[in-house]
Amino acid sequence: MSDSAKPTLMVIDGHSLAFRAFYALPVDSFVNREGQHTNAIHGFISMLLMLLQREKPTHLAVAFDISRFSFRTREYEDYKGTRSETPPEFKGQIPLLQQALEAMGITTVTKEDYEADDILATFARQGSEQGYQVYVVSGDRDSIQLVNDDVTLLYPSVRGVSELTRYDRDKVYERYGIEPHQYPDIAALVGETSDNLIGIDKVGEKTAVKWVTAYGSLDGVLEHADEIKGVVGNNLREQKDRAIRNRKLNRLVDDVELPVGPADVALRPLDEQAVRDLFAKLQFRTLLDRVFKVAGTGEPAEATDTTGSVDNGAPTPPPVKTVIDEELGHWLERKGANDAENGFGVAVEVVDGRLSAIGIATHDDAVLVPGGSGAKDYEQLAAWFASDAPKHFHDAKAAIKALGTVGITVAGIAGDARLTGWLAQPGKQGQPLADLVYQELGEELPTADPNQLVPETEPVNIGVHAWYVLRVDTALRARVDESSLRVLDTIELPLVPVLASMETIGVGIDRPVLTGLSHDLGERAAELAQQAFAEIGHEVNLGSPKQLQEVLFTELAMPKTRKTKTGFSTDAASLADLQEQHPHPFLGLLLRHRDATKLRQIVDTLDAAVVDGRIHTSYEQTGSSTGRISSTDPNLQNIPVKTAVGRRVRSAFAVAEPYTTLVTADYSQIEMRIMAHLSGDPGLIQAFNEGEDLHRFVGARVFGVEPADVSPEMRTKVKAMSYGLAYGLSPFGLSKQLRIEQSEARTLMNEYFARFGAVRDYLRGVVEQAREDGYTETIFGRRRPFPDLKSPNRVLRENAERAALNAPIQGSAADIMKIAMLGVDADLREGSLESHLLLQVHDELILEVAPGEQERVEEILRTRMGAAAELSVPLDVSVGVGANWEAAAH
DNA sequence: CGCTTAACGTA
DNA sequence: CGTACGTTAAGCGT
Repeated sequence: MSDSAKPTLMVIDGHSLAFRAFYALPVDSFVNREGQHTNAIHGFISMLLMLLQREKPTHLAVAFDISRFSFRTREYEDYKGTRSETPPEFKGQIPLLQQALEAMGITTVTKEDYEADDILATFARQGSEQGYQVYVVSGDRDSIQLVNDDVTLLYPSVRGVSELTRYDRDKVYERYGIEPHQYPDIAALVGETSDNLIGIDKVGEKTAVKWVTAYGSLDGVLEHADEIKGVVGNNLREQKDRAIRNRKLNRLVDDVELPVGPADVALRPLDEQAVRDLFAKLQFRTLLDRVFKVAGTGEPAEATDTTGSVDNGAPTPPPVKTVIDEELGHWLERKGANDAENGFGVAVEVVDGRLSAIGIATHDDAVLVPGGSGAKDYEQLAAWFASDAPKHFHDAKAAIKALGTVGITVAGIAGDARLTGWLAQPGKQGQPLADLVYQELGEELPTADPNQLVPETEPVNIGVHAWYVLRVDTALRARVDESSLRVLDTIELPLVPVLASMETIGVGIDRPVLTGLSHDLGERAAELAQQAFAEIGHEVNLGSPKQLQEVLFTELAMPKTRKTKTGFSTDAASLADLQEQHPHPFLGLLLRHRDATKLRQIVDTLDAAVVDGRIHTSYEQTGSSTGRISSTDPNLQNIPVKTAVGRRVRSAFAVAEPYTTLVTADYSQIEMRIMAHLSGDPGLIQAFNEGEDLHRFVGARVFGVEPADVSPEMRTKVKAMSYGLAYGLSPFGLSKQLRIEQSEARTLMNEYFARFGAVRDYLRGVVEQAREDGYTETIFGRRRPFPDLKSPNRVLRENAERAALNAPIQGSAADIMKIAMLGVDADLREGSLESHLLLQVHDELILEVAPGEQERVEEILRTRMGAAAELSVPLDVSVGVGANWEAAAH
């Protein structure tokens, strides 16, 4: 390449890139001990190092805006007027970033009354004229106009700052179908929302490109405006002033008078002490090493290796050897003695549902075992997977299932980075490996993404991933607190194979039941729709809240309901309210139609998910912040149960040959029992120990009557309150739910707390403790952080308070159920029973029972579920048996 | 086609 | 102004 002799000038839009970094990285993970947020700084520097590495600039400058105001805001006062307030966490990061750049010997440039983009434009022109190869790095689309044969734009992709799209002339043409200098003409016609520049109505990118291509430029388009037909032509003639204004504003100024030019910004040696001091203050450990390695000498770093992986100061992945079974045996033997303590990283590659390769790594070595296209010899591999050799995964459940397809069973699950990451930060659910690598190691996980800066990368070797998995899980385990680690090792990791097996087995489905139900519901819905249309005299899409609002509030002039973002609510509660205030047959029909269509939708979704007569849901072990498991594809944890028709859906979940029955086992009132235990309230404990109907017992106390005299109304009220308590229910909420006066709700709550004072004390204490500690903890030590308890924002704070109140209760219940599942599964296996777990619905287990095993299974369930935790109240388990889920209910 | 919103199913 | 989830259709912008 002839360009290789040219010096390379890189100019970066500091503000826009820092802002991208801010949104790409978790705010809460980057806070130094002074409480200063640092995620934007970290992300920016990380990206900068990557750019230094990959593009090897000889000259580098970073431009910043001085303020929101520039000559453009004087020209048009609403310029960028749609920009919302800078997030408070972002504030203060820019000055620190500038200090960091200064310490690193990198020139920062600002200019009063101009934007950073104008500085970039000026540098680009000067650089181009003075014989530099120029890279412009900016998140502002207007920079596209700067591209020419000497100037390339690197534009952050939507996926984050680590991936940059390289716009040269060809790429601009490929993307927009125009020359770079024509871009502002397009933008002027279309408008730019982020700058609050409104374009011509009904003109999008396609139309604008067509016009500009036809007439050469915006001026050309305007000259020929009369020739353009249709509504858009009219719009153009009427609104051409907008386009003219936009064009004036989006023209970048390329002759700003600056104190420095390209020649003045050659890379300089960094100020080692200043970097150390500042990075210490920012608490950037891993970045420090990378900075010294990449920028330390002031020289561009060495050439990268041919695999496309990047040496950015981080450890380089070991070369990966491809081995077949026998060689693998030797390799494992060699590693076994040395690395049993540190463990192995394992990654599996699945293509089109088939196992295509397995990567295994130690901290300094890695191998790849090709997946079999035919029958392969997996002897050594299978023996190793079945052994106790400690293995670390990222998503072990997926690996176990994939390996299971070729007959390999997995033991020695010593870690799962996805789970470790979740226990460390339960609010971040199921983080991808790349995110964890970036977050914990400050490195980029090499991927084969075609949008990568280096285009023609080889597919990334799965052995490399295994190496990252081991490193990242090791780092995570070292960082996470002991309490969470114990939950991980004693509950979560052992649960992985149990869930894998439940998913693989799936639950049997009686399809004719579903088909019949779908048919009935379809007919019912159609009838109801017709009747509803007759009431209002025309057809309407009953599934469209927007169209319903038109009917209800305009045509039928009903009183307005609760506000939503887009208008007024038409949900079931609102419709019920309307029915009272303003009765109309349409309302009832609409509600019944909703019920029918909703149910049909559920039935059809289930039907579509049936494979060979069974549904295999996926359990998301990291799917909640409290410790619960969630279910997806399809969600089997929200199958209807409350209505009679709904329960017919449950009857489709049926036992299949050769099994004889389904058995369900559920905890009764587990959350209330946990509350009794945690609060130590004598009244509540007594209620459970006497084995009486809880709500009757509580109702008697609250209303001051004999248990026998508690009326159904009283019981309903007390029941609603008991359940609501654990959610942070307010008198307002209670009054709304029970449709009673707020004053009555208040009295009810006061009476309740007067009788069960320890409950109130406990709930208050939980929040207080969480505010002090920064987190809540379940009975088994599962933690959940609550930074918002200290937020000055009332809404945020009160939301956090309610969630904190609930977390130990819901979380402890989740722990107990998981422990019970482990016990049940272990007993079934140990007793060599054929019966197996199928489903878990938070406080309920559903199993499929093999012939002759009924009694033993029931015994195991009662024992293991009842003994999952030692509380100050008994854990009551009820068991039901039947041919299907509905029949097995109790 | 992808994203957001309203609505609604479960514990 | 009750916690924790997942899925759907509509509506909108691309």
